[in-house]
Amino acid sequence: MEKIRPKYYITTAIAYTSGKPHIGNTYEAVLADSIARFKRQQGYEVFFQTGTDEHGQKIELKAEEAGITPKEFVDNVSGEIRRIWDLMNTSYDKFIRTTDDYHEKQVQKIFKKLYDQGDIYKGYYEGMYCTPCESFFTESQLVDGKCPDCGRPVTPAKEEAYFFKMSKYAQRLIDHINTHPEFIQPVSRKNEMMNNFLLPGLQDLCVSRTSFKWGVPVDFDPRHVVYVWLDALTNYITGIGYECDGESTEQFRTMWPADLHLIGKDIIRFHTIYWPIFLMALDLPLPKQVFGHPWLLQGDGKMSKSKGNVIYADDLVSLFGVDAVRYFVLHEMPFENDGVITWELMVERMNSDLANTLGNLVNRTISMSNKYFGGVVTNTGVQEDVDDDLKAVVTGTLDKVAAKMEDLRVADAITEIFNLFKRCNKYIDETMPWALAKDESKKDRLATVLYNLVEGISIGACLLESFMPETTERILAQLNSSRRPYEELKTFGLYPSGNKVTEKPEILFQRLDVKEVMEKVEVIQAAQRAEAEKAAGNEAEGQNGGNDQDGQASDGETAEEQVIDLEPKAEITFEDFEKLQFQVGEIIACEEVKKSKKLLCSQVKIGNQVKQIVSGIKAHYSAEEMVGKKVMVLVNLKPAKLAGVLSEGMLLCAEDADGNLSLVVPERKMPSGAEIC
RNA sequence: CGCGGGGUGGAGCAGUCUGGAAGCUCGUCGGGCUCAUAACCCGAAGGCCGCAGGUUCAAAUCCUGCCCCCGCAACCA
Repeated sequence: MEKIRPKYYITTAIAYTSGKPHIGNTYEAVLADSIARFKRQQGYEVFFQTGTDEHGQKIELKAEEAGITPKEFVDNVSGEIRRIWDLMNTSYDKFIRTTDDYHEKQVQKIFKKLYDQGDIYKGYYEGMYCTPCESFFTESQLVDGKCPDCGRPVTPAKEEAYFFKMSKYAQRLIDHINTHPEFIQPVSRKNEMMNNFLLPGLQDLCVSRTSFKWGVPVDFDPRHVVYVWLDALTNYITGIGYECDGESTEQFRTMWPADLHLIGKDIIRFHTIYWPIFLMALDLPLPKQVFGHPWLLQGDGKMSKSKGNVIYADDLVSLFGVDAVRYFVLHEMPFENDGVITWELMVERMNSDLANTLGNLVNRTISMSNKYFGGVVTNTGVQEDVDDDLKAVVTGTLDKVAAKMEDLRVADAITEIFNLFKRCNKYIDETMPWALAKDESKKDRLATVLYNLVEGISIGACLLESFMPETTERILAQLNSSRRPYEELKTFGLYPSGNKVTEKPEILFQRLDVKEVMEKVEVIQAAQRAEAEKAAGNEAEGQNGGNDQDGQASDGETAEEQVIDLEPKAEITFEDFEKLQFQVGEIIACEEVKKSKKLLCSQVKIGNQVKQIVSGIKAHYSAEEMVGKKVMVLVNLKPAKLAGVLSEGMLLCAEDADGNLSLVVPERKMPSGAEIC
């Protein structure tokens, strides 16, 4: 007599394997996990898919830099991502990789099918081509008929490519979005998509590339590889057994369409426009909902490995434990706006919510049970009016949580559960068990009070399961309680009377001292910096490591004058040195480079010639104060363009640990053009 | 004018779509309590809701202009 359980298919975006995911990427997996777990708890047959997106030019390049094959590269990174997902205790049912053979095969078939039915056609990518920049531009992008980047002449050029007829399905998609207001979440994103892309008219999408190899080859035209998005998006159907030209699996037939695609807000366009249109072309139903979640950003300035301030899940877990990290990312994320994470905020949440409110509640309850009744919890039924509100809060929480989850407001759902725990703490103050304990005649009342607490905590613990599964286990174990079916979480009094709680309550969350934590963070960051420097040393022969500067000096602890030690570079010969031509240059004019935040463009007189040199020093020198300075110039550096402006040399600067710059100038008066040797 | 997000008591945020007494968590201060992880409970202080105009009986909320911050892109020769 098994009732048929409704199905629920949820996916995350598959993570791009260009590098180790930071906490912001990890957040998405945890968020999806909490929703998947909650749906399971509600009785749904859940399928939760995540995975990695492994093709593309960027990966090809990264692999080349690392001196390994693209496959070796992605095997490595994909494994790392999976390890972190596992570390975070995400309960995915399937981890797909776009390099999986069944996936690649289906992508090829899908491409062929769409081509055969005329949705994909061969055409030309046409435009004005700037050879040095290797870029196409449209007529409207050109500046005075020349390359907007370097100002050199461009030539008309054509490149063969496949295109998808987006326009054919655009109206259907517009209708679908209008008749399904829940399709794009949060709703504010819906207008963005409509106004920016759909209503102005959809361009046909170029769905193949010939400029690199690392992708799924178009089987009937192997010079082309399938555009990464067509490849990546289809994972949602290939992962559950879609078969393009035959019988799809049973699983596909029951699970598709997906109930929820959980993605970052940056890729909403791909999921709410291109993906639905691909599906229409394949004659498949559209996913029910796409939720573009906000980002989790770091509070202390821009993330940068060379600064050592990138926050990774495994570092967080080693300091706080898995559930504390899950709690933080789930609870601190606003619904629409970006959230912030810093080590300090993490400690604060850990202490106030987890240690104080929850951990301490469990601890004091168990302690009292042991102290007054040897750990035996009995419902003697001596009720008082104060109990009613406690029970109402406890039994009412499930529906509140469910309502929040229905709207994907996970943070608010967690807040509801913690309100339950707060109510329990208040109940202790209202009933004052320690006072009851002094009066032998109140013993039965005392027993009931403790019973109510244990029961309330049990229910609260069960509600936490989707968000902090380990914590649920630990609390229930200490209370000698067990998981309950979903519906029973609305019923007060199911904790078995006469049960015995643990004798020694274990600390669930240890309060942490911010200073101590920050000391450990220092160590983590130092290791990260060292690694970044090592990596930088490997890839670029002459570059030094810590060159990431931006004005934000986060730690103000630089009272002492610091010295700076650099990783020593390889020894060079005098001949090597002689290759460098340094001269004194006089800056005769200087202006800011428009379109850039950091660049100044100087005309530098060196002897009788004038060179144009662009430097990233706007934050430290104004254009006016540059004029007239005599500076040290590396003259024979190969010219390059920066933000589209040609630069024919380099002004030499000294840089301190905070990225402050100082131009190097001759100590005595020297004529323009004087050699520095 | 490259794209996008944001400026609300000390910190982090909600409220802005659908104008109508400025709210939550943390911190601070005062009090209570002592079962507990210096935890818990109660109370208080603290905000011209970035600036300037406009619409309105009424603006954090709608309109216009400006300033500042952040992310992406570009790029730091």
